[in-house]
Amino acid sequence: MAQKNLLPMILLGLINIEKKTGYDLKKDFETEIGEFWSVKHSQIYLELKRLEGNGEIKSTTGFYGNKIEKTYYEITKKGKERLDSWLDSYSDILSVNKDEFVLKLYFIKSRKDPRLQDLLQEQYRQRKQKLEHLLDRKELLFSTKKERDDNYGHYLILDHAIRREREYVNWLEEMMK
Amino acid sequence: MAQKNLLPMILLGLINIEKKTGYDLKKDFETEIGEFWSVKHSQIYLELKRLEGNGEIKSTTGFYGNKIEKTYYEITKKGKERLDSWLDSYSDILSVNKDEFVLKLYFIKSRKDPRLQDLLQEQYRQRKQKLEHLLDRKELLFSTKKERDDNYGHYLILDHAIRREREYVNWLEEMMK
DNA sequence: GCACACATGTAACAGGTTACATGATTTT
DNA sequence: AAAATCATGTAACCTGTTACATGTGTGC
Repeated sequence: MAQKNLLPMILLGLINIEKKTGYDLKKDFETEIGEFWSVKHSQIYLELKRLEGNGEIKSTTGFYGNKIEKTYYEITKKGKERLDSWLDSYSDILSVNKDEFVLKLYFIKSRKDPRLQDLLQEQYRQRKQKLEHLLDRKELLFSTKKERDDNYGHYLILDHAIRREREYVNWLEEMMK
Repeated sequence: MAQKNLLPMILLGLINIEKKTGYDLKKDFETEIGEFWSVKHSQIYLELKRLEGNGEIKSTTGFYGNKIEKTYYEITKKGKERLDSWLDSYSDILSVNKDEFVLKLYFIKSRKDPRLQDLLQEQYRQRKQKLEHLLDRKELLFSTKKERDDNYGHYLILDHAIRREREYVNWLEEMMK
């Protein structure tokens, strides 16, 4: 699905912050980055093997603090170059936003269709809930100025997501009137 | 990639409006529906074969007006049932919005990073252009009340896209200040 | 003792993109 | 005559999802 393969960049970007295991990366996708990107653990492990094969990351396996055996990955010079060259590039191409509700709306031609109100109610519930969740996250992560400054990019993204979701909710509210 | 297979629904929905050829459907994706969904012609033809195999559409091949041989598809009772049952369902699950610019922002921790301004400028240019395009479409397709009422769903979608894009542009503008 | 989180993988399959292929008709 | 558009398909490949698979550590 995504036409552009960005997973390698995400993994390099995350590993660049500090060395990580596949499981650490999986966790990142469940919390932080999960707000705007998703991937399954199976795909992470596959991609890590590929990146290591390319020499863009290197691994060290061992028992750290005599617990379970883990494999830590750290970024190499080559990997850092690839990451930087991506961050420097302007090649972004706008992709379409695939939204199932919007799709249904398209096929409901009439504003009197009885299905419209039900769909709207449900979508409103879901979107409102999502907005609440995002606001909670913002409160949790960025309640102080220091927190915002320390992770400016992440703050901006969360702010963006909140604005987008709020606009979505407004749009739905107008439709429901 | 979409985790949910919605292409069959789109094709059924489009064919339900009127009988169409694969090429007609391809054209739909380039104009109307292309604003919020994309697919390649190879995929369309494959999916049409599958839908016909399922008995959800049926085809008639022939020379219409002694030109090129075309294959027209029309929806069957079974296909219409599947379409309706999808339109009636509330199973929408919110998927994450994968946006490359947002991803880069995440990895640029500092607001002083020199790459930030360049990326911003470029993204602003692209988004502004997209917004202009959407406004043109609205003007072209829905300048009269009748046009809006005749295709209410489509109008709502375009309105939504414009709001979303406007919010994106506002967000970028605030960042650039 | 049991459930849950930690930790890492493989295999089968489905969906989507890119490239390959071909040929007719219409427009410049 | 050449180029663009109409019209339909196949094949190779890649990404991502789902399911299968296994084993350890920790908290109740």
